[in-house]
Amino acid sequence: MSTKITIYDIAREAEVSVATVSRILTGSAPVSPETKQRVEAVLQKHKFRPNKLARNLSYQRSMMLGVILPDITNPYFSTIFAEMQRDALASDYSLLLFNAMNSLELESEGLAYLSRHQVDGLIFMGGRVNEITLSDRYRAELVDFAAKVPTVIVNGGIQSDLVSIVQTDERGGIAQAVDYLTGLGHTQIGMLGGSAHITVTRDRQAALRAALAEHGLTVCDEWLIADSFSIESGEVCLERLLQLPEQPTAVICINDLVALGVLKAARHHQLDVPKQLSVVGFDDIYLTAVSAPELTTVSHNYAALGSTIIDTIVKRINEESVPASVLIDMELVVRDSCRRV
Amino acid sequence: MSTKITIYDIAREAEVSVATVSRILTGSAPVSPETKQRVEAVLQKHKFRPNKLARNLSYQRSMMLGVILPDITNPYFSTIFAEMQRDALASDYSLLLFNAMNSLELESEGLAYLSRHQVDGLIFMGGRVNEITLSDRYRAELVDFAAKVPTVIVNGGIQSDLVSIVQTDERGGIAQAVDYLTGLGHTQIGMLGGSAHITVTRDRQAALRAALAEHGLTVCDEWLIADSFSIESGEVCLERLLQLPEQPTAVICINDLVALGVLKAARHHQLDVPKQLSVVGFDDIYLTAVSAPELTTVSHNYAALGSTIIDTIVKRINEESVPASVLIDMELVVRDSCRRV
DNA sequence: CTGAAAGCGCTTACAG
DNA sequence: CTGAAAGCGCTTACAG
Repeated sequence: MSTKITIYDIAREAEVSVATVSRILTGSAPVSPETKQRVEAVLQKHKFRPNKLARNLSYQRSMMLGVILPDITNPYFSTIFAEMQRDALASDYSLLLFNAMNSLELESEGLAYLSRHQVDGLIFMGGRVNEITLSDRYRAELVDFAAKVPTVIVNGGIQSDLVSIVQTDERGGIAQAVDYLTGLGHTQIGMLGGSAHITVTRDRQAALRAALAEHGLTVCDEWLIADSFSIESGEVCLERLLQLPEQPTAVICINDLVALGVLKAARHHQLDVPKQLSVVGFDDIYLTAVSAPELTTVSHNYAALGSTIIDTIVKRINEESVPASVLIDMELVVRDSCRRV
Repeated sequence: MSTKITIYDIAREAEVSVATVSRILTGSAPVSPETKQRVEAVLQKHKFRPNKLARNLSYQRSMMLGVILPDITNPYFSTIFAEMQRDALASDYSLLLFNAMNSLELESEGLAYLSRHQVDGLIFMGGRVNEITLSDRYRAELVDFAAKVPTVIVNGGIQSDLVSIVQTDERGGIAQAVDYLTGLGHTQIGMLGGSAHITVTRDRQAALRAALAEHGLTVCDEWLIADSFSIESGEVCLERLLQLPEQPTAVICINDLVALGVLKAARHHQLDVPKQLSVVGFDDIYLTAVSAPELTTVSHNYAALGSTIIDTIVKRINEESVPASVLIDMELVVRDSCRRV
């Protein structure tokens, strides 16, 4: 390979010390205009880029933020990742992604991996931080990590003064969906999807109850059908709903994938959405526009979410004070999957 | 923060030299069982993980592979990424992802970014490597990079003996689709989607011609409708197709997103798929099972693709010889979007 | 404003 | 088998 050129080569050629070259590279101290110009010419000539490994070793900072998430093929996570990367780069940080493939065990490997890489901060989404009954080992592992490295949890349920939490205002999002549905005359509203051991399920179901209560309504427990978070799961949930003697006129789904599954199963059963059933999704992944009918859903503000996460972690790294938790507003996006009753 | 513990602390506590600790960590040289045991106890006690920054600086290798791709929210790319990460980790490499947000200009920033990070290899997908008329600057930039760092291009059209190419056998995939459709009695087959300046469009259209020729058929040029690669684009293409005086009985789409858009527009026009039009997708992203009807599509072998990419780049880094290009078979997945005529 | 020197945390010839 | 020392490519007090 081409012989690597270092700051020493630059210094020799520009007839200065490496210290001077370094000062120009970092801008950390004044250098006379003449020598600066001379050195910069050499820098240009060789298209010199300082070795980040060496620089960061010296800084004792890696300038990397670790990201652990359960599934990068899930649009919800990949969209957040893309937003975060944009903002991280703007702050001179790199993102090191570890895709845990929906395995809590692999998350542990991810923590070790990021630890070896000396990440300056950790962003943790999904997986263990959403388990209602989390084993002590898994919990301790994360908290121990957070004791050493500034950590931000996204939409997670782990409480600890060692971590900051950035979350979307799901309660507010559900309330918007309920307001909209009741405005259309619905009084019988269920919630499909999710999993009994995942916090978001519990939280969103509670949010539904609360929102309905605001309208003097109650929810029928049978209409809260949990299973999982996938498209297939949406199909399963609708099947189960259709077994019941009485059915709601509208359902809010735990996420858009489930909603897509519900739409699919509805077609299968010749059940017309929205004529016979109104459906609301959650997340607003970019697929919602494909479905038939197009899905009305509650949208995260992905851009705000991403920038808040990066902002929070960077501040924590710089030991600036940050709130223990930040809430990002959601917004209802009305498309074609609901109608007036 | 907790004071960082280093190899020196371990050495002091175990009463050996840092060299010995290092030898145990790396297994690079024999150490007597007794001292080994003693040191390992200290290592365990502190859960010591060697600082990768320092280690790699010493190795003069970063053990990182850079990945540049146009859009991580696209399931095609995120699925490949996930597969690659699994194999990379197994080979002790880390993946550093740069999401170029569909911008050739940002790809340039990505190259600089990965260069600063001293990646040992580069995996480049989409974007400039698929531009039919690529500006000299963009091309040169990539080739210059490849001259310094082992580079693998995935499904790309750039020719250079400096890079290896790993690609799926798209020609074979299209041929399978055509065989299937002709087997169902179709003789009038079009291709929707893609963009005139992107190589895959040209290549897949050519593959369609060749496959049809095998069956003594020709393609009607009007039925090759390019626009772009998105869901919306699929809608546009079908609209355009429906304007024509004569229409094919089957279409192969440039990718699944386009196919999903075609299905959507077809519903809009009360055009029954597959009764009135058979539709085949390409890529087999995980969404194909959601659509109505479920999409028959040509599938990449993502696992094989991912492992071949990593295998190829690692071999190039180790200066083992690798073929200039490798072809991965595709496979037709039959679902419900086609029917006999 | 500038340079010589030490340090970041590891690894690996070189001796013994 | 083991240790002292140099080196990986930077940055930054410390002097001047």
